[in-house]
Amino acid sequence: MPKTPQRSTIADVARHAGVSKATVSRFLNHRDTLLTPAIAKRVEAAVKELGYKPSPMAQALKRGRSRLIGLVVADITNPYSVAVLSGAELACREAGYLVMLFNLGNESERESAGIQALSSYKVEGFILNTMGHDAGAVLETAGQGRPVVLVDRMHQGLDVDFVSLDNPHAIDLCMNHLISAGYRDFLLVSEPLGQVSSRIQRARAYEAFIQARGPALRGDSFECGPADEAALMQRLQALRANARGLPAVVSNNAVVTLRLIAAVAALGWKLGEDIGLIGIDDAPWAPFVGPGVSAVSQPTEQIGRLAARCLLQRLDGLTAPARTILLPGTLAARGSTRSRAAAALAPG
Amino acid sequence: MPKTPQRSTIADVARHAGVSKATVSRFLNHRDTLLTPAIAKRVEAAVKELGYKPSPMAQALKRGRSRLIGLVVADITNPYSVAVLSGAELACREAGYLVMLFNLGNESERESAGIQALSSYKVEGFILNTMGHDAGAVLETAGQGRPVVLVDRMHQGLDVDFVSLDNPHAIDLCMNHLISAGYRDFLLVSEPLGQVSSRIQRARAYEAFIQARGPALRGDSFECGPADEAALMQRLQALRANARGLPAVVSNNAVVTLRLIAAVAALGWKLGEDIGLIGIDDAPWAPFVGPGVSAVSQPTEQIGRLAARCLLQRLDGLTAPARTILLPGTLAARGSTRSRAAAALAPG
DNA sequence: TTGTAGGCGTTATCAT
DNA sequence: ATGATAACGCCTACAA
Repeated sequence: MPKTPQRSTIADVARHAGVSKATVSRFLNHRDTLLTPAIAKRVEAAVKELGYKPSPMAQALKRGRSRLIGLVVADITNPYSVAVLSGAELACREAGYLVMLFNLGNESERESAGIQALSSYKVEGFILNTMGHDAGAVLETAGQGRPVVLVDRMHQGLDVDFVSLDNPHAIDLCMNHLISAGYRDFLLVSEPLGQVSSRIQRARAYEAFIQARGPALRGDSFECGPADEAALMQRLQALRANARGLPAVVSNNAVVTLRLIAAVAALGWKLGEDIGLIGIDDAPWAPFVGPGVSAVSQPTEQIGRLAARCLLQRLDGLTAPARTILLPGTLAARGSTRSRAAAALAPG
Repeated sequence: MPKTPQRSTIADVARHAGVSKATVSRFLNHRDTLLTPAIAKRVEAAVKELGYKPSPMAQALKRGRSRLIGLVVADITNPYSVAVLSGAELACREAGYLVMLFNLGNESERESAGIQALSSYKVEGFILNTMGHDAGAVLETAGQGRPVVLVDRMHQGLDVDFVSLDNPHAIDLCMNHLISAGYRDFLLVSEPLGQVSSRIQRARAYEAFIQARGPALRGDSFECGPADEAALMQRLQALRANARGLPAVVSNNAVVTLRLIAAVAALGWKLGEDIGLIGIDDAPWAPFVGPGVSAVSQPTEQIGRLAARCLLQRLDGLTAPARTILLPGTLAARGSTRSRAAAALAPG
């Protein structure tokens, strides 16, 4: 049984090299400070020989900074969160930071707990994709004035960097596509809007679009929770019954898209034939469900990378006013919105 | 602009309560040690008033333990990893631990870096779902004798707790189902086996099954990397050309299943009609792709929970010999393996 | 029962 | 250019 090989400390290195701890520390941190070459060599050798690695915790304690970035995601189960996470993680890693993850599991009450936990580990900044429960208040107290960047979800009264899909543009992409495919009757299905800014923005953009086109378009909306399958099916039936041609459903995100796909299947309908469907959030399986599910795809990794980059800039001392970075989505038109609506309507 | 409200320290509390730091510390950690009620009250009040929260980093530095669990996942992009992660995270949280995540992004070289990074933050234990590059060696050195539990992937010479799907059973589930649906010609498609024990085990179980049934069955295998679409399509065509009826493909995991679905689509084939398909790993979209994709579903959250539980027991001092926990998968038979093979073969 | 003091592993401020 | 030394926030002998 190998004795637990105690990690060597800076003191060990100092002893081994016959210098003081301070010298070792300087060699490590302030390479610029000129050390006598001979000493430098000795220290370097000792470091290598002992396999010395500084203790991040001790450094954090001393410096008040930890080389840690705190990332709070609303729901790690949502592929969107994961994609953002991996983008952010990569960017942080490249800059020498480690990401500490806190998953809310969609429980907004845990939001402040998450921020506080992360904060207590002295994370140097926060990337937040949260529920909007009370992040603002908590950050005032626990944030310690550390930089914050919001992803996908904005919070009122929190004047910080914000990175997100350009939601109105994404909705326009959906709607213009649907209209040019001949659809005239719509239903927007969202998860319960709550305080979630992205959901709200999409709903607003949708309503604005419908309004702007006058009575030629009919647009309704529905908030669909995880247990609302029955209600959802009823809404879909009503939509189809009252439509003047083939109606289309617009889905607020991938989770809802899947619910819609299930509902349509349960009704025995076929996508693109009995109903149109397009969603925000593309997914790797989308091309293969039915005739292919149309979607507006988000540049998720890029969102994550940019969020991290914003944060890193702040950590580098950038003091510019809060920035808002909106990234365009891209349309992937597939069979679920093929131009049958036009045919069905085919006027004289 | 609110002054950054410095977190209050134990010294602040002591001063506020008019006692020594030691007393505060005792009040916090050793509630059993009898304190004069009057003093206890004063300390309690001070703690509350100042909103004092101990600094986990300082505690970790002093105690050598951090209330942190290190979790290394091979690829956070794989839903399997996420599911395990969320199960483990929940169990850890309930026990008062925070999970620190390290994502390898499928780069096995980063495995040791991950373990070391986590270790330097003094995580109290490791949950590893890694590539099998050199985790063993690294743990000897960096693991500091802290408990480890392996998930899904075993490592030679690492005698620790192991939680996983029962792979042979899962393969038997697949194969028996296929056979009773009339299939006789098979292809197993895996990601490159490498050192990954689960992939290897599944491949072995598959081969064993084929062998055991004698020449009535024909079974081939193929290792398919991310860029092997063309080769994959060729293999599928060869499979179909040489088969005596409808052949079936068995997919090693969800990632491969998606690749197979794409290949089948590119060939213009229909699942369950031109080829059978069943995969290990179920997915929420599986019922809606083509006629539904058959799968053996893993109890992923449970795997994560159990892994965490094993670890927590070890942290509680359990010294039992290394355990192996194998969980059964469950078959979800769908259209992609419907019993057409039998019909096609229909002998006299 | 409570306080004093030392140290966990670093870094930074002084001297030297 | 280098070396003592004092923190960082906390815990724990040991002393009182």
